[in-house]
Amino acid sequence: MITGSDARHPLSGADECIACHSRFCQFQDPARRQSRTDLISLNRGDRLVASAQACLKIWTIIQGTAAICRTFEDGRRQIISLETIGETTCGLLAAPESDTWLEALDDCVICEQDFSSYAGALRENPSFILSIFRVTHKQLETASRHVATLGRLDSTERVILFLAEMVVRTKGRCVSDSAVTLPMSREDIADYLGLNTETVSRIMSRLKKSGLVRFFSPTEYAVPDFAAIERRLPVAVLRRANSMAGLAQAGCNSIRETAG
Amino acid sequence: MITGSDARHPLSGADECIACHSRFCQFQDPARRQSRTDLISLNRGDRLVASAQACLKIWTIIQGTAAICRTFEDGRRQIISLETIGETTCGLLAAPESDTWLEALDDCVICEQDFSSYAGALRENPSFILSIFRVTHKQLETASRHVATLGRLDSTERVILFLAEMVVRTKGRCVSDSAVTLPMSREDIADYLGLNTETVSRIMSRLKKSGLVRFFSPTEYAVPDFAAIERRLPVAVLRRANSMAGLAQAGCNSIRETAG
DNA sequence: CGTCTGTTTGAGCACATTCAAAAATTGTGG
DNA sequence: CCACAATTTTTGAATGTGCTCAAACAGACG
Repeated sequence: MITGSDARHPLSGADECIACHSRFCQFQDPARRQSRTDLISLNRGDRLVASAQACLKIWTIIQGTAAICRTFEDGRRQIISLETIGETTCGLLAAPESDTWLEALDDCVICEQDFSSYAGALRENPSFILSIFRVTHKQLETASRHVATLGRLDSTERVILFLAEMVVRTKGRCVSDSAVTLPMSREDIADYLGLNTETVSRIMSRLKKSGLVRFFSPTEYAVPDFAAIERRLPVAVLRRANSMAGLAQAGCNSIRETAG
Repeated sequence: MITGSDARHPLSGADECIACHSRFCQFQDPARRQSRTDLISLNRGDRLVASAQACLKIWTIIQGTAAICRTFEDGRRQIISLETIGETTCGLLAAPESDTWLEALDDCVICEQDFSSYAGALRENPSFILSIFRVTHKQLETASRHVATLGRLDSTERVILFLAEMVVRTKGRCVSDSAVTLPMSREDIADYLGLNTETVSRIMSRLKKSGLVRFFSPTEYAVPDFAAIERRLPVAVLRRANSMAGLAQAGCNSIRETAG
């Protein structure tokens, strides 16, 4: 059970969730009872399908790491975004027949809030709509960056960026010496970065030899010198993460701020 | 002047726009006067910066083709999405310091609706928020697909997909014999597809030789057999486009439908 | 201890890029 | 309307990156 009060979470500021007693997953819901709420346990590989019916289901990750996935008809898989503890998503990427789903990359606990029965009333509720707007908007910002990453960074830059972002994501900020645990396989990383498994592995071996990254096991690593990592990238990872957090917290302008 | 009444446009159903007399750019605005509206002419290469201040500016393309662009610090450029006549976007991709902007790929006319002065009131207006939600949601769906395209399709597939989508985009549906005009240079196409100029040109030459695509000039082409094109791709372009249109028109579920 | 799964490493190949130059197109001024 | 300049597109040759196929290695689990 998570009881923290992460003020940067876009949906924070409410009571405890009635299912998981977390403040992470209390979706903006003034009446506090306009949703059916459940806890869902997923094993690695399990999926939640983002169908038209799921559009009004809000999923918040309570434990573990999940991914929004997409496939082509021949089975090629691409991970669109990673969702970790405290992050919120929903069935929004949901053209009826699109091959999109939420997949657990390791064992997950997810809080599902189903607003379907209250759709009519919620359409008239500005703070509810503002909340799903903010979820969607953050996903758009993330997806937009990922487009640029896949379109314009080479394989080494993608892997370095990934490792750097996982440091920032787990620490909240850069702490150079303590270890980060990767919650996903090399294949998942490859599917996220638009590479293949062997390439990811090869690049990580090279980074290890170069000393830029220290690996304790295939899934545990540390970054001795974060600035050195950033010098290898054409983006300032840390600054960008802070601006995202600030954006979620204060709202970058008036429309994004949560009503009272 | 555009006077058509394209029911599939997400913001349709309103009066004529007071600036351009189009029904395309009438953003959901029940009071009808809560925005300052202007027509903006852009020459090829001109930019509208998507800053924090621009978040409440809604841009609808009246003429021409524009792109949402992003750059890295070393100048590498990636086009995130293309916006053509009737499509709506805004400064939403707008972390304060992010290098994101809207750029005219050819000469454009854009209708700008500035809601900044009415932000307070509009936050309480569910149908306004629902409208910006729908704009953002559609952009998310598009960006998500583009991630999969860049991550998992090879260069030939990307170019074929691009040409096929430009057919669908300009026709509304597939009409095999009449010509499509590309509104952008090879470099722009390359920046959109995460390739380089020469590669795009080479692939198009190969497609021309193979007979899959008929080029009348560098910017004019036709697709003699759309089904043959689709057989080269792991996605059904036409079906997907129809589902997008349906999604925008009817709403894929209750929350997406526009309030009366 | 053996099996299964996931990771690493190697060799060879294909694809996309880089650098360079030619060809085609567009725009301008006479 | 033509000639010339500037830009864009196309083509070529060589290089390098990332992929495929294959095998070895490591760790988890029965």
